[in-house]
Parts: sequence; structure tokens; C-alpha cells
Amino acid sequence: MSSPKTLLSTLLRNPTTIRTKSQAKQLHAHILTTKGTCSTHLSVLLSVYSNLNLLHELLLVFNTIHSPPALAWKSLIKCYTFHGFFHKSLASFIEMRAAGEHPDRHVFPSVLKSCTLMMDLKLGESLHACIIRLGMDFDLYTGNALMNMYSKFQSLGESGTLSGAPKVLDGMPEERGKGEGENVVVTVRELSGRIVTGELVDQGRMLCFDEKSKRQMGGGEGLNNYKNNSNSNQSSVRKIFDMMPKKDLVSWNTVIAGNAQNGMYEDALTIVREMGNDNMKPDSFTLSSVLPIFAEYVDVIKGKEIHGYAIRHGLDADLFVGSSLIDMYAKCTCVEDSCRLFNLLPWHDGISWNSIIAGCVQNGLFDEGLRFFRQMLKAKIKPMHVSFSSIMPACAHLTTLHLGKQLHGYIIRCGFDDNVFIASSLVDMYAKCGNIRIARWIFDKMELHDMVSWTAMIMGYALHGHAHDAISLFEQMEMEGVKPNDVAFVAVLTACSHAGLVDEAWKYFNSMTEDFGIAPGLEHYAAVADLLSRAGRLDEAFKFISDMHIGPTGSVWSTLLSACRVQKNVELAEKVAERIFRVDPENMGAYILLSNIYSAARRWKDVEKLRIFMRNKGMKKKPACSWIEVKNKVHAFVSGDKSHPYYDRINEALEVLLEQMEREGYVPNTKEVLHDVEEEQKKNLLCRHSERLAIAFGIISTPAGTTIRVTKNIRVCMDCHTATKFISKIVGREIIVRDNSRFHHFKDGKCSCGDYW
DNA sequence: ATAGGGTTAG
Repeated sequence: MSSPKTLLSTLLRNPTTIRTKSQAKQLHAHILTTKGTCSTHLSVLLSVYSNLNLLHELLLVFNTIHSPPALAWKSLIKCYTFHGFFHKSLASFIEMRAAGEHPDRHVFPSVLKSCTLMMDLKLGESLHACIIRLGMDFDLYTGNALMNMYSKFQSLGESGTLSGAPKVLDGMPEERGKGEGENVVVTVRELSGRIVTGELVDQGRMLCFDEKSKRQMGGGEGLNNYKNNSNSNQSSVRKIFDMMPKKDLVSWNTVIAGNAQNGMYEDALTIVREMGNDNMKPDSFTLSSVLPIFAEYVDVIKGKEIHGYAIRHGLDADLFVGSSLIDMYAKCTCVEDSCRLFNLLPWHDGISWNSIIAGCVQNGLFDEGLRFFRQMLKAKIKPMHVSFSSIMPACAHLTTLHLGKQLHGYIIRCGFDDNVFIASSLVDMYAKCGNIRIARWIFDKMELHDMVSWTAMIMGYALHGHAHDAISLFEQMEMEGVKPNDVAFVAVLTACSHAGLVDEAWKYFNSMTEDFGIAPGLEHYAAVADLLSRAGRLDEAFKFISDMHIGPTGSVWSTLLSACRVQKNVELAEKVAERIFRVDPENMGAYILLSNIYSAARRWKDVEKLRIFMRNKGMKKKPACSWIEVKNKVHAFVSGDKSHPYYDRINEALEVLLEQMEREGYVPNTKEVLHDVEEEQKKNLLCRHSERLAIAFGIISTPAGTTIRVTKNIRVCMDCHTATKFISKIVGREIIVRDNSRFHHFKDGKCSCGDYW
């Protein structure tokens, strides 16, 4: 056991051996008792506190030192940056220089990080100038920090100025609370202004800088080369990288991440390949920069190669790599792999939870997404912005208004309701849950609207058949200078389609290509094809689809096929069906539609042929499903479903209704649908379609006058559409049915779609 | 000094 005195001198010589707060405090006590307030020893203590990120303890000591030496300043600055007090960090840097202390390689990474997180490009450039003048630009750590800074400014779209600073302050209640933040900013600005002029005129050093990098820099304008155009930041990064005399793995990873995050995927991948020549092996940082590229490319083969590399190098349990892998598999539609991976991770953080939730929801696994969300809450992981905007579409698709409202409440309590992503997802959710007024209310409360929020609202109106609201909103958006993208055009075309506005649709369709240079995609074609078909302009629709410059999918043709059914145009139907089977031989819906069309035309032989063909192919119909929310509980039904506890009462209600409906003139449209069962059974089957079970349940389980809201996973059937009109009149209720493409509001025997079914 | 997740879509 060594004496306290030798222990102290050992510790002072090796301050990094101190790993805990109590050890640090012991050292503190030793110094005070044996060395008094000698600033050299106290500075060592400060570096210990700084390494342990103990800002409070550090400040207590720092404030007792009369003229702090460089080591003390460096410790203070590093600790301020770590705790997010970027203004204080920079202000201390200025103070340090004013006190005549020389900054060195240990301080620049911290101040550069502060600039980066404050999004202050100007200040960062001044610092760069200062670094060059001090000859520190060849330092490894400083160079890495510089590259990181320029990469980040690029991905922020260079919007970074001090105006962005209050955002950074959001996470720092103490500083904001004291109202000091802004004063410090001003100080930093004034002082930094001085630095800028002071440093930039120092051309001698600039020239040296220029000569070293003449190849890439061209002209000799020193720092200006770092900021002239939008791509320049990334090339600045590359220049710094190429000039660095010594590079480590962090340097490689920084330049790779910079390229990846700025969309320069091929460059990023090239640099990964180059790493090997420098004896650098990709690590978890490298992989989690590269994986999002393959997610974006939807290249699961390459993604799996990375996964294999991760496993071979023991990196697959890393949370960052794991989250990226989950995301990559999900974006490649291999969401089962995402789930498997998620379960294999040794533990989960907020990001990995978000990845799996988003992965499920994006792949249509809404229940699974909700399950993961609940598990996350149970695991005491606090949801973040991203968690809410990922899960909200699940509520929107499932029409679970009560859940959506609960989440909305949660969002408000978290203070997230001003987030654009979340607000847009709320607008969408309320619209899809049938509450277009609240959707609009949230939309109007938003401070600024981006493309997505406009589109969500326009689409909401379109789904509800409020074409004129949709169109006027679209025009308002254009007037406010927001350039519509392809999705916005999908929304406005859908609005036209649901209201039969053929001329308007053509106007938008042409304007999209001519004025906005957006090539029509499948959805645009589908909307126009849908419009022409529903408007009964079948030949026009056929020609339009045939002339598409991308191969039409089965779903584009399908609307025309159902229109053929409505118009009883068997000849065209056969032509259309043939086109569908050519591109999509497994399209079950098309076989059924065609079979129904044959039935209506009494072409029983063709019906039979189709039926045998389908049976031989082993095709099974995806079950149609409808659901309704009653007293915050979702009740789901499939056709002929007897499993519901109230089935008997539902059945009874349907019988009574049917009797009344028939008295009012309803004739079940059995001849189009079924062929090989008895007439009475036909009627029964038809009248037990899932949406009717749901509607009947709604009628018997809610008080008179309550609006009934039913959702169906596929298009509501023609006979049910007719029947629901009768039902709405008989029970005197408003019935709202949302199917896979739109809302039908039934009231007083009429439907909002004007039978534009 | 470096890394991962988000909203709209017939």
C-alpha cells in the first residue's frame, strides 16, 4: 500500500486511471490537503472531471482558479460541449483566447462539435480559418471533426445559421430557463466576427493550404472554396480527407457517412472499397452508414452480404448495426427477417424499437406494429417523435379512432403536437377514421405546411368525395408557393376521380407532366383510368391504359374490369381480363369479377371453366373483412362469420331488415354473383357479407341516431352498396363505409358517391 | 472526433 502522497503523484501523472466519481473526489481532497490551490494540479483534476463529464464538480473547481491554464480551459470546453451547452463552450473558447491561452489540437474537436450542433456554418468556417493559421489542420482529431462538421452542414441543406440556435437550446432547459442562452449567442457572434476578420486576412497560411491541394481546389481563394455551391461541402470533406497525412478508422467512417447522408451513395461505397488498401476494416460505424444505402436501393442481396460480414465480425449484436439491418430488411419487404433480428438483439433502445415498429407498419403489419409499440411502453422506453409518426398510420389504416385519439392525447402531453411529421400523420389518421373536420382543424393549426401535410389533407378530402375542397386546397398550396410533387398529384387526381371530374383530371394530368416535369406513375394512371371507367367511358379507358408508357399492372386494369361489369360489356371484359392475366396470372379478384360478368350474361359454361381453372390452380380467395368500432372496441367480421358473441342477434336483425328492405323494393342481386347454390341460400350468403354483419352489429349495439362507421379491407360490393342505401333509410341512420379506396356516406337511402360506385 | 429510426400514395 503506497502512501497517500505517492498515490497522488501517481494519479496526477496518469489521470486517466481514475474511472469513478468517488475516486475523482478523493483525488480532489488529496490535492486540496497536500497541494493547496496550485492551478497546475487543479487543472489535472479538471481534466479528470471533464473525462468523467462531471460538469458541476468541474465548474466548482474551475471558478476557484485565478488564471486558468490551457488544460483547465480545454477541460471546461469539452465538458460544456458534452452537456449540450454549445454557446457556453464557444464563449469559453473565446475567453480562453482572450486570456492569451493557446488553443491546441485537444480543444478544436469540442468547439467544432459545438458549431456543428448549433448549425452555425459561418462560425465553423471561422474556426477552420483559425485552425489553418495555427497549423492544426493536419491534426488527425481536428481533421476528423472538420470533416464531420462540413458533412453535417451539407445534409442540413445549409440552412444552418444562428437562427437555428434556439432549436438546439430545446434540450437544455437550465440554460434556456436562465435566459442566458441568447446573451451568450450575441457575445459569441460579436467575438466570432472578430475572429473571422482576424483569421481570413491571414493569406500566408491560406496559400500554403492552397498549394497542398491545388489539384482539387483550382483557384486560390482559400476558404471560399469550402462554401461556394451546394455540393461544395461534401467536396470540402473529401479535400480535407485527401490532405490528411494520417487517417484512422474514424476519418474513413466520417467521410463515408458524409457521402452516404448526402445521397452520394456510389461515392460512399467506393470509399468503403478503398478502405482495405489502407488496412482499415469496416466496423459497426461503417456498416450502419452503408446499410441505409442498400435499404434505399432495395437491394437485399447486398444488404445480406453486409449482414454476413457483421455476423463474421461479431458486429450483429451492435444496436446501431441491428437497427440498420432491421430497417434494411423492412425496406426490402423482408419484414419477417426484421422481426427475427429484433428478437435476437441482446437489448433494445428507442431507435431499435422505432425501427421494428416502422418496419411493421410500412409493410402493412399494423397489428404487429401496435403490439411492438405497446411492448415498448411496457419496457419503459419513452416514445419519441418518430415513434408516434411511425405508429399513427397503423391507426389510420385500421380505423381505430379511439387508439388514434389516445395517442393524440399522449402526443399533446409530450408537447410533440407541433412536429410536422406528427401533425401530418394526425391529419391523415383523423381523415381516414372519418373525422374530416378534426383533420382540417389540426391542419389549420399547423404553423407551416409542408408537402406531406398538404397532401394528407387533400387526400383526406378526396377519400370523402369532397372534390372541390380538395381542389381548392391544392390550388391554395400552389399559391403559397409549395410545389406539388407526384403524391400531391395522386391526391388531386383521386379527388377528381371520385367526383367524376373528367376535365379537371385531364387538366391536372397534363399540367403535371408539362408544367412540373413529373412523369406519370402507376398511381396517376390508375386514378385517371379509374375515373374514365367509373364515368362509363370504357373504350377511352381501354385506350388510355393501353397507351401507358409503363406496363399497366393488374390493379390498373381491374377498375376497368369492374366498370365492364357495371356496364355489362362482356366483350371488353374478356379483352381486359386477358390483359390482366398476362401481367398478373394470379389475380384472384379478376377471375372472380370475370366469373360474375359471365354469370350475369348467363354464360354458365364459361363460369364453370373459370371455376375449374381456379380450383386446379389452388387459388383461394383472400377473405373479405369488415370491422366497426363500438365503445372503444374493434369488432371484426368476415363473410358468414358466426363466431361473434352476438351473432344470433345480428342474424335476427338482418332478417328483420331484409324483410323491410324487400318491401321497399330491394331485390338481392343474386344472379350476378353465385350460380351453383339454391336461390334461398344465395340470398342468405349475399346478405351475410362482412360489411352487412358489421352494420347490423352497429345498429343493435348503439343508440338510435348514432352514426355507424364501418371499414372494409376490399371494395364494398355492389349489392351491399344498394342494400346499405335501403338500410340507412329504414333505420334512419347515417352509415359511413370506408372501403379500400374511399368513403361512402349513406343517408336517407342515398350515397354520397352518387352511385358513382 | 465517427454511426441507426419518421408523415402523404387508385
